[in-house]
Amino acid sequence: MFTLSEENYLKSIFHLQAVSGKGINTNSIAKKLDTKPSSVTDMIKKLAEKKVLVYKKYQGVTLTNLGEKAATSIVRKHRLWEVFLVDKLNFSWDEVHDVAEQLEHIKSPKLINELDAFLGFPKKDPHGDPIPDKEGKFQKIEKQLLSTLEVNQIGICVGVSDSSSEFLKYLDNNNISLGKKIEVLSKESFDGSLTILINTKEITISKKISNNIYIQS
Amino acid sequence: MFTLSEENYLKSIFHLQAVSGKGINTNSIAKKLDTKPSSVTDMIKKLAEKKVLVYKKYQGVTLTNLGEKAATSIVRKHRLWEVFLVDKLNFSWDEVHDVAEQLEHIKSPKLINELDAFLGFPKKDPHGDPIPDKEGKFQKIEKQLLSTLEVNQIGICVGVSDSSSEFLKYLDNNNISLGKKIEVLSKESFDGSLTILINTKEITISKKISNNIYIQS
DNA sequence: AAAAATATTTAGTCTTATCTAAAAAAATAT
DNA sequence: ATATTTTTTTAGATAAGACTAAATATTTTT
Repeated sequence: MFTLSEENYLKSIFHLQAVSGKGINTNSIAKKLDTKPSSVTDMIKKLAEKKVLVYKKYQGVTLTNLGEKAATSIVRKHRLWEVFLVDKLNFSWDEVHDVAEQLEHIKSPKLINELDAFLGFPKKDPHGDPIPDKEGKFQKIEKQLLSTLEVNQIGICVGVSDSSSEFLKYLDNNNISLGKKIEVLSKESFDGSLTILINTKEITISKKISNNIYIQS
Repeated sequence: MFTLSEENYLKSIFHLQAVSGKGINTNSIAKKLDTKPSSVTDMIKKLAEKKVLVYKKYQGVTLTNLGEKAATSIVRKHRLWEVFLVDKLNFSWDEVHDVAEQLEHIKSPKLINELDAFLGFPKKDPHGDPIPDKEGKFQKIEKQLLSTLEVNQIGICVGVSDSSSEFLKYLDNNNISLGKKIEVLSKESFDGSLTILINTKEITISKKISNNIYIQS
């Protein structure tokens, strides 16, 4: 069993690994967890002793199978709770993250499996991310960043890479949500901003925004 | 805001106070929390500084209004989660306690109020205990211990004073549950054991059992 | 390939919540 | 009213997880 702190490290390393594919360095973990590199080194040693990751001085870490399994279980819990909050308790997608961060640490296999059944075995959370099943399996969703689309191309919004309340509220205000069709009308080469067509309306979004929206084309 | 440990102290003191009515001493808190009296003294000082209880050396503690409010909020969360587990997730009444002990510490006013509504504003938890409302108000349920009934008296089971899985399974095995009619057929003066009629069946229960069952007569 | 910059680790400190052992106070018994 | 027992508190130690500051590796630049 893992402490709350250990679970947060596992989850962060898991997410970093999913993006970069390679060994994860101390600094990036520290940034993700809003902590100091020296604290990360301490915890990494502890987790290495518990066999959930492999650590060699100055070379970052990689999760073992055991570590990936543990991390996946936390992600499963997080995303199932998010579905619960939105589907059953009237939360909006920008309100769920902080509460799910707490709920994901509740320890009870029965609880999470019953919750899964109660929700109808959902495959995706409110932000479009896949929910691992009981065995930890989940489909990697085909997706690309909106910022990679060319002018005149069309995509369907299928996810976001930033789940902060601030960003999600911006999307709400601009009527961008999962399943919406987005057409790139023009692209400003100077700053990478896009003018897009959504709901028959034209809006211009910055590169920072288009870098946090996933689409399927 | 309180730490997990502080919340557990508040809850324990609240429960002890509800039974005894008077100032709660160090030893009884230590016993309830399965910790040492010296640890209790430390924590008590901290909680006194936070104004949730009044403490005078060697004289035990009493919760302030602030402390009672905080404790009631934790009890509300605990009991609502128990209802959720039983009503929605197919938990039996002997399985809910440990999970609710974890869930009661989740911090989100919206979560608990929406959960309350989702469950239909229940008034009692699966063990017959009253659920405080948003404002912390709840009816004290009229009840007495089964052990106080005389021969030939009849009562309805309305609660239990021990929520351990072990005790609740014993009740299940003997078909004792909330709402059941219980008639005292005879009482053994030597050890206080009772022979009772329940579901047209006669069974004999020890004093320890009848001391943990609440009835309404 | 040396210098500079960046990343990582070590050493030592702090806080929270716990513990043991010993001291002090209060309650009980003789 | 004194002795004994019980309860409570104090003092000092420990473990987890974080921090700062300094030391050491590694990487990048020139």
